[in-house]
Amino acid sequence: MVDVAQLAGVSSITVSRTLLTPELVTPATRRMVEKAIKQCGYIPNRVAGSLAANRSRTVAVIVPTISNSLFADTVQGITDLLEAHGYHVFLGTSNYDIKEEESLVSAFLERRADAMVLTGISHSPTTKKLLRNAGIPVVEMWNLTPRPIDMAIGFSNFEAARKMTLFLASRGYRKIGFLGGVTENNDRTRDRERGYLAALAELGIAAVENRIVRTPFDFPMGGTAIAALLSKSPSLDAVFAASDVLAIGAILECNRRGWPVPSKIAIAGMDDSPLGSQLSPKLTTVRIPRYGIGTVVGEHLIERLRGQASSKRIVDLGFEIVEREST
Amino acid sequence: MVDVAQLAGVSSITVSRTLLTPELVTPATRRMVEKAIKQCGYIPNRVAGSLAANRSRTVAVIVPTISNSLFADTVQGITDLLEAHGYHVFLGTSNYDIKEEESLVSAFLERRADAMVLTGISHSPTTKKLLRNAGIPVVEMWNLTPRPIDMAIGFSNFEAARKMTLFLASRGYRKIGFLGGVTENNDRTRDRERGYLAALAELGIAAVENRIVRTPFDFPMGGTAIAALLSKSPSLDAVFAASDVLAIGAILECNRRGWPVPSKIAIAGMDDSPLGSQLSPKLTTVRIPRYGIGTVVGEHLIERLRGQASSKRIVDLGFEIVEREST
DNA sequence: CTGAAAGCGCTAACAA
DNA sequence: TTGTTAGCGCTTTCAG
Repeated sequence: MVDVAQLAGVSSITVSRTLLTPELVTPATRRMVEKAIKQCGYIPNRVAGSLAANRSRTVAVIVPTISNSLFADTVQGITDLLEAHGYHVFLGTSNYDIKEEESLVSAFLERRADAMVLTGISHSPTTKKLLRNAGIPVVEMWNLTPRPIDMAIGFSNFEAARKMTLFLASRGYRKIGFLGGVTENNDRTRDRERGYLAALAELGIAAVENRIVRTPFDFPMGGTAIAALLSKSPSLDAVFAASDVLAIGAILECNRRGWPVPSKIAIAGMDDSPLGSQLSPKLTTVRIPRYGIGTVVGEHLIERLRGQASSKRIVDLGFEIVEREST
Repeated sequence: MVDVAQLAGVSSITVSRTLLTPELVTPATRRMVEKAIKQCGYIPNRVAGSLAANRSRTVAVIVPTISNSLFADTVQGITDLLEAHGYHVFLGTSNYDIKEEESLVSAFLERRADAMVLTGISHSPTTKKLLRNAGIPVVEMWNLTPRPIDMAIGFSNFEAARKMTLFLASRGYRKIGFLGGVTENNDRTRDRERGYLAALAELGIAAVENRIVRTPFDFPMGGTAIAALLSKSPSLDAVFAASDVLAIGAILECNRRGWPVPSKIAIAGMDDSPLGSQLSPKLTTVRIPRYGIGTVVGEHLIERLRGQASSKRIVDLGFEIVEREST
């Protein structure tokens, strides 16, 4: 920067200003500086800048995994928005492990991320403490809670599952099975199961443990699980899968076995995977703003990082039941 | 750090050493320092460390998009490997635009990433120049080239497409259509199309323009495209799709229309999407080490960042034809 | 094995 | 509008 300044015949702070706040520099000087920058092939050192300004223009995003189009879409939304504002994203994957999440949080705090985005609302006590003390904006996304660390942006997984179960009942289904996920340390999956159970209770239908199967989210498991469910409970008339991955795997398995969907068994999913509308039969599901969660998270973060008090601590982006052919 | 040092009764450099090179500190002093760190709730400032050491322990990864399980799996592989070695990942998405890629490269160079990972081998001249001058390890992944900027790690998209086309011919198909992607600034897609054409030439089959359709990669486009292809060229006996997304969309469309696959039309894909093995009929495809590309990229980077001269500049991870039911 | 001194390359705060 | 001064919080280098 000193070299550039000398070449342009100004002081180094003027170089700094033409880079950060060009509107504070006379157009003429600005042009000289810009010319000098090009001539030197000068690449500013933002780590020095971050140290001096105590601001890294960096946001850390921690998701359980990126090999899952749900979170991938959201991460895309966050990066699209933040990059447009000069921020860059540190990506970390916790592998659904709150201890891994905790060590990522530490690492990103050490790197002085200006803000942090976590997935879900269950975190280790240390994670919460670190984040509350950090004094930076924190977003918990993909679920809601009345007491976020700082902000919560997403939708109610509980309500979404509850509404879908009620929707199935409204279509006449009574023996409704549940294809759930692994609930340990996964509040989204846990709340979806709770929503299903709450709906059954409202409907006066007794919950039956052998109408429930829990399994990791992947296509083959959807197939295995529906076969298991129907062999345990042959009289089931519908199955609500807590994720489209499972629902699609289940439909494909039914197709292979020649079980007609929905006449033998109705199947509904959740997340609105792009594939669901292409299948035969087309999948009934819950639409969720996967990409939109990312952009809204980004917007709120930018607002907060600009020093504006955020309008809301809890942002409910909602969901929508999409009825198609599989129910 | 000074506070921690005072509390432990040592100088601050000793605190630094117990953090970075604990083996150079007597166990007794080390324990005192560690106790003091806990007591203070001290969070080291790695941006100061990066500035002083001229090393950020940060790697930038630029992919066209993360909303695509191919690159998402690779990014997962890279982060898994790098996080295990104390490195963290800056993620950028270029949206298949070499100008966006260029500005991300600049930005990450300003942030002093210790290494850079790009997708593919076509980049702007400025991108190449910046990277060559940067003096950091650079990986171009997902394709091969005899003249990488620094390292190329992936497989030959050309050979993969060529071999699949030859494979289809070996199964007796002669009128082979091609469902390709958008080739502009996308060397992977372009090389897949070149591989298809090269195979036809070897087979002595004339390439026919109306046996080719190019379209963005998504499920619905696969369906649209196969319908278009078969209406333009009703006598086609096979279609090679340059990506499983397209192939799956095509199979689902055939299923909807009641066109039997492969007896009316054979369909082969590429990338080995997890869904391909669940469909009816199961998809013939080219298996590619999506996650493995990421871990190998990570391994080579770590090696280089440790100062070892990397064993190889070009790493061919290969591919494998997987014959299933759709051909 | 531990410490003192110097400085990494910027920007904040204040002054002109 | 531009410049001066003083650090930001570490690690390097060299010394003991």
